[in-house]
Amino acid sequence: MQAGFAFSKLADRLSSLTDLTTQDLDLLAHMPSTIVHVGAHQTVVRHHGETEHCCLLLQGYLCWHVAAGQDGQITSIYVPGDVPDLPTLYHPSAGANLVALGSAVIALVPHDFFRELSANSPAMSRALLLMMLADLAIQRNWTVTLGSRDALCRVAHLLCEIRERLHGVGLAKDFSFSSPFTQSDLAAACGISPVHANRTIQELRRRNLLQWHGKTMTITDWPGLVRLAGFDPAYLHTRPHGGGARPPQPAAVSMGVELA
Amino acid sequence: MQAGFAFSKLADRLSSLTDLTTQDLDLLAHMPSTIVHVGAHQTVVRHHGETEHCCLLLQGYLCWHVAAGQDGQITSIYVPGDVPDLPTLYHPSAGANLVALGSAVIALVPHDFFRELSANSPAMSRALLLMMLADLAIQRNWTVTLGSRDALCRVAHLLCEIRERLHGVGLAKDFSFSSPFTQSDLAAACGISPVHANRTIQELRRRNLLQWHGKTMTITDWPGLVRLAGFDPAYLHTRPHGGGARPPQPAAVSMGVELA
DNA sequence: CCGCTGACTTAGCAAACGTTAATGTGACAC
DNA sequence: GTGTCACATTAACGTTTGCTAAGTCAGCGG
Repeated sequence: MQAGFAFSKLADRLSSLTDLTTQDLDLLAHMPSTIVHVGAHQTVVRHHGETEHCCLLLQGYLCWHVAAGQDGQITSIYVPGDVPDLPTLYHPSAGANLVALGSAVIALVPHDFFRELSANSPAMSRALLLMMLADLAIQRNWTVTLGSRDALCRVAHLLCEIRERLHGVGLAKDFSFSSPFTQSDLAAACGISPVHANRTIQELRRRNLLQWHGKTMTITDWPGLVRLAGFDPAYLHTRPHGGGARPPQPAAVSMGVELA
Repeated sequence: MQAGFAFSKLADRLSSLTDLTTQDLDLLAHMPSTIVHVGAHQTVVRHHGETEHCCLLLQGYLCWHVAAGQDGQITSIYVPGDVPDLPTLYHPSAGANLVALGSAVIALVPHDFFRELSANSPAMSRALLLMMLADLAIQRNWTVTLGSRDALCRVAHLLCEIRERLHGVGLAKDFSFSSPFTQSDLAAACGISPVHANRTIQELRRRNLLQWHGKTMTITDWPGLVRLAGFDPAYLHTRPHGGGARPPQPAAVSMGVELA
């Protein structure tokens, strides 16, 4: 975990949402952060107790987990570059636990850094807002999925979303990516029972849509999975900007239509 | 629809989220708006085509409606004082249609007004942000409901939420409120079939939890409905501040911890 | 080598829910 | 009145999914 790693993860993610000048991105260079390694199913942030930090996810997956129903419900899943608890800057209570899916690495960043960041740069302020709005759009989409699709489509759609979001930050280059989830995790995210999640995954395998060995998942028929899921990546709000592996743009001068 | 009505609906809603000075609220007095009456199930904003206005809901209900599954899916419901498409200020595509549930009255407010508002008042900027974050929190809660509760609890929970949000803006004083929804509307919001929605509502009536005659719903056993639904209003982010009918606070000096 | 543990797998049964279709009911126009 | 329309209601039947329980398998520490 070399120095500056946390900085670049966030820079990539914010750049995927809106145009940022190198001047804006340089503001991230001074980001104070504490690196923390988290074990599988370990809770990072409890919904009680306020904190003075946000969690920037560097590696692995995090999720919001609510104790409800039989096995609880996962309401959101996050990939590297995301800051799941950004809203705690403005409103203290999260209403859920932030839990690691598989082992993960996070950077704790003081609230004050983000406050100063958005005070000093309208563009960065806008980018942070867009990150929260992307979260809202994703959450809306989960509502559609849970409300109107059956188990097979739900799981397929979730996997499409994860692959696409990973791709947006330069991971999952081909259709293979780290998948430390348990079947029960998938079940909790899709609102089905663990047993039925098992049936569903087997059906996806039977249709030759994916392979899942150990902690690596490979989507072997992306168009097929997309079709089955009815997946349309537009809601993710990532710009057409292509592969996520591109270096932060050179010295592109943004026209700076800043808002708030 | 007397003059200033639109202004006061928005002022009440924003005041329910955070402390605002009369100076801040006065900025709303100049709000330009076009009043529009909308018929039942009429579409207000299509997810294509960008607009230069936001919709402030003055009377009735609006919802985001996505064409998915058999009868589509409703992803959010809005009550008077809400501005459902506030995010279009920052991101053009809505990804769904904004549809009226029953007849409604809205005020079209130019984007530029909100832009100037948040530029001129950090407190108002924060209030608008909090309104979007409240939306996010509600959306998370819908995810929990759709993912982990059965039909009876889903409908009960939705009704609890609507009553509580109405109460927060001074409507539904006792437990009686306008309910122009069709059973199919409720079904589309709860992710169940219209037929099953009917069965569910009858069960709620049978348990003496509510009455629903014509376009008026009366919750006859609020504690019972809350218990059945597992409803905890904390996620709504409305302050303990009591009834919504209170006049805008006198000249309270906010400590102004403004952020962005 | 053994036992333990967590995760995955499989089967059988029951409950919740969807689908279809027919019927009922009230508002409204003519 | 009578037709029409949208909505509510009811019934019968089929499917999806949840639940329980048992069995398998790989890793891991003794």
